[in-house]
Amino acid sequence: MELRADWEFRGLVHQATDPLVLERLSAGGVTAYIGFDPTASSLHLGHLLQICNLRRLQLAGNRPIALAGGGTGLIGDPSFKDSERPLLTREQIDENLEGIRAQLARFLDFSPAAGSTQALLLNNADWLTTIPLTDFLRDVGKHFTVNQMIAKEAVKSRLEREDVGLSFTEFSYTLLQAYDFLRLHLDHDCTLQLGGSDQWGNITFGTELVRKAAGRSAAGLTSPLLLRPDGRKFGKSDGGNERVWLDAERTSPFALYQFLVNVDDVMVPTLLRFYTFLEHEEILELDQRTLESPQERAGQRALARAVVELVHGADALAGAERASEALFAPSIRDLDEALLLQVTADAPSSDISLEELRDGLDPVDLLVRCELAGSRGEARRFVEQGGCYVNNERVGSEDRVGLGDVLHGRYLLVRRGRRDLHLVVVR
RNA sequence: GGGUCGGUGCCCGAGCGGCCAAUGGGAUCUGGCUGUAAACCAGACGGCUUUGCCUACGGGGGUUCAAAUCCCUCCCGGCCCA
Repeated sequence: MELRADWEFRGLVHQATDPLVLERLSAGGVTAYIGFDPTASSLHLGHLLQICNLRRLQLAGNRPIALAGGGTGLIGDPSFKDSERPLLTREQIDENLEGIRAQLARFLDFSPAAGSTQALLLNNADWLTTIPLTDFLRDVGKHFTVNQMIAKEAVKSRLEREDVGLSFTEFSYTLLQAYDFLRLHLDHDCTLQLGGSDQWGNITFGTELVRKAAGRSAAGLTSPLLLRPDGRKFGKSDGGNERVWLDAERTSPFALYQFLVNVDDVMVPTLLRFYTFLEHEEILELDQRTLESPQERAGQRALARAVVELVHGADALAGAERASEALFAPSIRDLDEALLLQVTADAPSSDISLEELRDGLDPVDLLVRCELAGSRGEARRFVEQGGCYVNNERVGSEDRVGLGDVLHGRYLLVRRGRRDLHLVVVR
């Protein structure tokens, strides 16, 4: 399948600086880059689209460059942000870069065997922290007017707001990113920058700088922003504010699987196109099944399978699937020990002594000790509201959890609410 | 530097000496319904040894029997002027 047709089918293109960009990518041999800001030590689901795009273009015979923003991260991108960002320290950024570097390696082929399509991972700190200020202002700043910079949609709200401002530091961010493009163009013959649609302004500044400073033409391509039906950004955990991370330590494979299985029906077609490498035919079939019998959630399951396997591998996927099946089974008491451990492999766990359990444990204490409740008051609330379960059976405030509840001689499966699990091991 | 307005719980935002752990909205959480959903309904939403106590309304100090509310000072932000 040719890249252009594939990307058009998947709806991956939001805006392009010129209509021939996709043609060139289809033909192969293009060097393209995407920047990743090191604001955390892990990438999250929102980044995955861009990562997949890099992967797609590499598979089509192009060279992807993942640019870690070690330098731009020192400044902070104000695009469509409604408040000034706190500055990160160099130490934080270096730490974050380490995490991101490791993750990217799973999606792109960095081996020399890839030849002309071998992926590169670069850090813009290498040039942004060493260029003299006066050189930068003369060579980069001179090509842009403040007039066009303040006209950018990405900073508009910040300029109009009365309660927050826009520091000069963040205001100048776009020039740094433009300079990145110029450097990559000069050093690596990079002619294309990709990004989310919120990056359009930054990208066009880059293509303009390449044109003005190098006299060469460069292109930009953005992908649509993923929005939930209610208009909010996609990628925060079940309506919560917690991001869904690609790091198994932060978001377990099971949690990622669950997040995707629970995705809204109307988002399924889009997500299948953005986040999977499934055949078009299969995607169309899943669209149909989601529409006709949504209760099966065939689309969500296929999506969850594809993404968890892509991000964490086949073994992690098997564990997540098994855990999901078992967790929603009516009784967990029949589960054999091996499967029980599979189910809880991703859940946090703690120990308890036989003595403590002998006299029976107050469910409120149990929740607190499992860290399923932040305070006793909160724990009491959960129990009173019927949100505390032991071995999938609801426990009330009058109940005591004791030796009779122990599974296989040593386990207690504690659950708070719909899906927060904790395994207690008796010793 | 001057003037002026503002800084309240996760967010927005009321309150402007006691009745304030603080109206309201949003978010979140729990339960019901359901498709492990959406919508909807109900409840919760600082902490604790819970008829009470402690900690909180940018920081510090003060006035008062009593302050988020008044005064002083410092810090931070917006706008206008220089």
